[in-house]
Amino acid sequence: MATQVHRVRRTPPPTIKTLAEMTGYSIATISKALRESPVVAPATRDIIYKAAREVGYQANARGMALRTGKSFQAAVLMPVTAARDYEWDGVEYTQTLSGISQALDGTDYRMSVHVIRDAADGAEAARRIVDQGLADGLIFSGILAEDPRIDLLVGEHFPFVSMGRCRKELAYAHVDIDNEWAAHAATARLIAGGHRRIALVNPQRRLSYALDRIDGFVRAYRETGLDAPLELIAEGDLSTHFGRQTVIDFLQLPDAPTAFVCINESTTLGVLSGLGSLGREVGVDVDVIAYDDIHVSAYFTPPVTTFYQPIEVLGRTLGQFLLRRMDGEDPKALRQVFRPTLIARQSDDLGGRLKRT
Amino acid sequence: MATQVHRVRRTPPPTIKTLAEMTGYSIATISKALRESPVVAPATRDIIYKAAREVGYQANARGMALRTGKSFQAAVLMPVTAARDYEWDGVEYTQTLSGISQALDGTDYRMSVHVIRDAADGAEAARRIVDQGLADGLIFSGILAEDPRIDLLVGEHFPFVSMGRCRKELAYAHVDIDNEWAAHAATARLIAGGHRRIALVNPQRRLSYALDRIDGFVRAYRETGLDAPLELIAEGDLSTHFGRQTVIDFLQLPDAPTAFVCINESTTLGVLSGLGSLGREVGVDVDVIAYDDIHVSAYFTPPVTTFYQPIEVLGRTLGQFLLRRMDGEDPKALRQVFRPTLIARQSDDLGGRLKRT
DNA sequence: AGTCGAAATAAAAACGTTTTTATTTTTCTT
DNA sequence: AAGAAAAATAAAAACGTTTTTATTTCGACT
Repeated sequence: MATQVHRVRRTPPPTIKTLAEMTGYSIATISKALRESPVVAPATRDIIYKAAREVGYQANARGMALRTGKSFQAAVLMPVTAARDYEWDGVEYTQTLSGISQALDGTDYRMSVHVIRDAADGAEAARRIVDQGLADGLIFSGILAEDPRIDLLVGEHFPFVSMGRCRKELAYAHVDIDNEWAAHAATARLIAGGHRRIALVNPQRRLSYALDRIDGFVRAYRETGLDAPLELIAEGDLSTHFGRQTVIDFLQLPDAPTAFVCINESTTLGVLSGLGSLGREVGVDVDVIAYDDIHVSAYFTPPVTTFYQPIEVLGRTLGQFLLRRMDGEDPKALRQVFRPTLIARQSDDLGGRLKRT
Repeated sequence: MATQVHRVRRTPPPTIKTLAEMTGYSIATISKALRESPVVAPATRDIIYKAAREVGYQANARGMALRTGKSFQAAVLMPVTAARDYEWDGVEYTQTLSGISQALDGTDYRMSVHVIRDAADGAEAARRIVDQGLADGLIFSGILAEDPRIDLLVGEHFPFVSMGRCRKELAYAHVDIDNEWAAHAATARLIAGGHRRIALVNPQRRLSYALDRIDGFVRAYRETGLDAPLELIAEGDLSTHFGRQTVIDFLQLPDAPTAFVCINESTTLGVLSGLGSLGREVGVDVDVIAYDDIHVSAYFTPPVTTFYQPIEVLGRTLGQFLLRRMDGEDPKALRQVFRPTLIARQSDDLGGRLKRT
């Protein structure tokens, strides 16, 4: 039933053996020359390089892989929430992948993407990657407060970089956004604008950065001598649906919020959709401050104030750190926490309509 | 400067040699038994399987790869437009990747993602993947009317599945959306609603499906005995910015369009943003029909009528086809064109305000 | 009982590297 | 100029498979 595909191989690709025959040197010398080993004489190195260029020699990755035990793969765990079918979610990951790939460009490493559906799935994937040596390094996000993957990989001394920090004191390479700072800044800004009832649209509490954001939220209130309205912290997946539902739920409370701080662009869109369906207007009835990963917020109607952090830059840093980590560098040196920049597109005091208390 | 990472390998993972020693059979027999070769006696096969389970044997991918010349990688070319920094674009690709990965799940194949910035980049990547044997199969999208990648891969007999069709008559596996049909349906619907000046927000004409959509657009007009307003076909990248700019440009024309047919969700958002900034209202001043890949349109304010095609399903089909193609199946058997389903969220006749001609 | 053929298994080679160990060549020292 | 040390290169082994070829075992048939 299946006709055989037979590739027409014009001529077998050159190997170090080819180069050995061409130059008269042994394959050992060829190998060392190409690896720039200092033991081989510069003159012969040049001869060998010339021969290699001549026939267009490309080291066979499979041969290298078998001998060295390396896979030359940088694995990335890409979360895809199955919560709701085909939700607009996790879309910023293409930017992350693009950034990582940029960092890997020109190296021997390729990027392999492992799709994971939930945290357990992620832990299992990490386990498999380590055990089967599927990759030489790993990048992942969606860090839990107590993330088993970090424990595993630190224990195994497996090179990795996490996008986000867990709540344990461990030495591991990571890149993160300063969520505590940003949540604090957003909340403080709204409080200064006169808001007292501010809702925080937050991810599930087991996610480490959910806690960071709650910390910032609470700190902003505390600094003004107020108690944070913990009942206005909504927890859920990061979907558009969740953002919308949160607005609909919260706005029918007796003491409804007058402002929303959103976790990402996906939920922001949901929040705006919810407001629209209730006939409320941003900047008039309610203020919204959002996170901006991929610059979509600029196109919302009306544009909302955001904390902007191009996620591709995070991706690039992740990739760079992973390369350095795989090269044996101390993870303690590989940490970076980004502070997003505020893009004010609204006054955030309901256009002055709020009576200051 | 770089401290060495030394992994603590508890015990080297079992190989077929381990199993040979355990069972007393030769490694050749072990290999054949595990490959389910009929030459090995069923009794010994069972013994070997039991031993393999006992020590948790996992075939070493690198050994297999070297011997067989296969890489066990399915490569995917992921386009990331560099046109505008950090645009919200190509976001539906996570869904595509998710679908492909689902299809690959449980097979020996892993998914490696190659980020490409433009068409030339893509051709180069394909070349490299074939020449260096970086993967055993390839999936890519953004098909050009005359796509060099398809020519290359067909010529090399390299297994691949394209998301989209080129305009050449070639035997190759592909998955596509029926863009001609959908553009026709959208246009016809608007014409039936009374619209005469309809704008088509389209990708660049060298993209194969741009032509398909123009074909459908023109056919819808022709069927009503009208000439299609070719000057209302906007060509550009698929960015949000492009959608916005198109609206702003077109609406100041003397004979401005009263409806927009959009190419994807990204441009749709731009179109809505442009309308909003001009103070025009969807369903009142202008009608919009869009494509819906990832269900974000449902959250636009107001919701717009869309042609919905869950892109994850396309991805899954791509993956399945690639597996079958790598297994040697005839590409002619591996073709599928999806017709998206209409989700009517607007009346598309400006709420009856259009005077029928 | 001896031979043949089939079935089962074993041995060996190969895939393309890198690395360790061995050998040859060159340079230096006296 | 002989010998030792250093430099350069070669040989061989190894990584874990699969596949081709060789060998053994065993039942069946004359």
